[in-house]
Amino acid sequence: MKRQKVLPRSFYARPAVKVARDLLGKTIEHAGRSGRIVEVEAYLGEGDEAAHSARGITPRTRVIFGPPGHAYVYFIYGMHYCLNLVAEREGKAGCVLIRALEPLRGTRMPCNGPARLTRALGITLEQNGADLTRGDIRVLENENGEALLIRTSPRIGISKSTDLRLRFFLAGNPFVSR
DNA sequence: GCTATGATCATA
DNA sequence: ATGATCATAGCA
Repeated sequence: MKRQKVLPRSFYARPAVKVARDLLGKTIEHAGRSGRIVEVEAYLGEGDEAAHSARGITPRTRVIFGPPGHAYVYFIYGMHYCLNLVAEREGKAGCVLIRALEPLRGTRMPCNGPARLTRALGITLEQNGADLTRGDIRVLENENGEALLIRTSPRIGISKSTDLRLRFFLAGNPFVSR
């Protein structure tokens, strides 16, 4: 089996929407567990009221404005962790929420939902700010160059900027959430 | 300091 | 439709 390459920082140093679409089909792994990305959402800087970064740099959003290729993990509803991958150049906000994985190795826990996949992969606030090119979370290139059929929709669970179609998922994939 | 809220999920 | 449960942010 051919060894998959870790995505370079240049992959992330692009507009969040492009990074989001291109992340579909990639493999993410942590703590010996891995899954294939089948559903993501892009969160932008300016003009995206639904994004945590909408009101500028705070202690929590600091990493979103930092260099690309790092993990932004946040804690929500008193019990859930969600994983984002930081995009855009340093100083500009933009990230991609990982919403669903197709489990590959190390877990049979459900990965269809942003909080479910962090639980399945063992990701917590401890991984916030982790470097995706060096640290214990790794994102790997596709093994083959298969064409992916990508579907688009509004994002889930937000109340602002609902007109933006920034959710991307693999058409017909059974591991997409909902 | 205090309070409101939430990029969710399980249960009913 | 509702409850769980607490970090974060905004305000006093």
